[in-house]
Amino acid sequence: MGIFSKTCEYAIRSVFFIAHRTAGQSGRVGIKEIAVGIDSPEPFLAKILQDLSRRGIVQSTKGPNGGFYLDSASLERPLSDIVAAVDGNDIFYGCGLGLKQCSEINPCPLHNEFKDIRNKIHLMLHETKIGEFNDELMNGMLSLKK
Amino acid sequence: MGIFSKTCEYAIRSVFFIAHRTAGQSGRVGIKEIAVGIDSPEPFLAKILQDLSRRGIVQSTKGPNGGFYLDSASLERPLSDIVAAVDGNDIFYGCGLGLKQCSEINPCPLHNEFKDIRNKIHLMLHETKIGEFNDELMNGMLSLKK
DNA sequence: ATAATAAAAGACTAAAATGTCTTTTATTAT
DNA sequence: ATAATAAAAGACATTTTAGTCTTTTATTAT
Repeated sequence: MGIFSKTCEYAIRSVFFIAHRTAGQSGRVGIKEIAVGIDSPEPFLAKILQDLSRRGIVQSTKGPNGGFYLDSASLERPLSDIVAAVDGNDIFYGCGLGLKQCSEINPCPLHNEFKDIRNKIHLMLHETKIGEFNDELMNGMLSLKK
Repeated sequence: MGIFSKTCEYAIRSVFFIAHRTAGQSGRVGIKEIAVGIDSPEPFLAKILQDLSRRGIVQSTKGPNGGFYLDSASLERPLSDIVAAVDGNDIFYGCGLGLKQCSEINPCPLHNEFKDIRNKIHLMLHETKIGEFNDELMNGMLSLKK
């Protein structure tokens, strides 16, 4: 188990893929090409992208020349929007030891330590924009494949 | 899903509990009392503690007056030993996007960002010792309950 | 209008994580 | 030695996550 669920890992990788494949050109990219591009099971990814599409994180159109794309607003969104949509906010606000009542006035032993780490994760995901890696992905300096 | 698995959350909380309940007094504490003390399902916790016992992270004896305890060496061990035993090393070394081949020479888009976060988690868990919170747990300043 | 295309939707299966129950084994006090 | 105690072991059950398959709906080109 990593920091994110498998679903969330696929979600982030696919959104990065769609971003760099469609940025500027106002084109679309199909589920098959995305699945190959990020080494993911196609039907599972389809479900994930349907969900992201419903939530407005990615855009899509059906039919010939259809596929997934990102409008300019979506390219500016922070990664934390994807994580929150897929895995929820626990990673940003939840107690590291799973205690519902953990808080400043009723802290678990690792409360402050985890607060620090969660804040760093939140900050990082909030500062990173979906479209930020397009250039490096386009020229092959970054990888989205297993 | 938090940073750790449920199993790992219970493991850490139970070890903290055993630590502060048995430190010094050379006593033992039974599974029932531990389960109540950390709000966990008793049979599930039993399995977890059997595993930690096999691995030498906690000590135990059977029979009357038996139970779980920690020797002085165990009290000095870092929390990272528990996490590594239960959840493995992925949280310390794995790629945030789930890519097996992700590395310095073949990085994912978030490689450096995650390296930073993983290092902080590792450092925190390595610097924190199992027996470190005994006093505060004993006088009720810290909580292990939901 | 029609046929082809591609995502949407939803039912289904598989695997892993979480949780429960029963039996066995080791220890201790009598 | 025996009975009582408490963890160890292992078989089960449930829930959640991950993954698959089939049918429907929307779009486009002809």
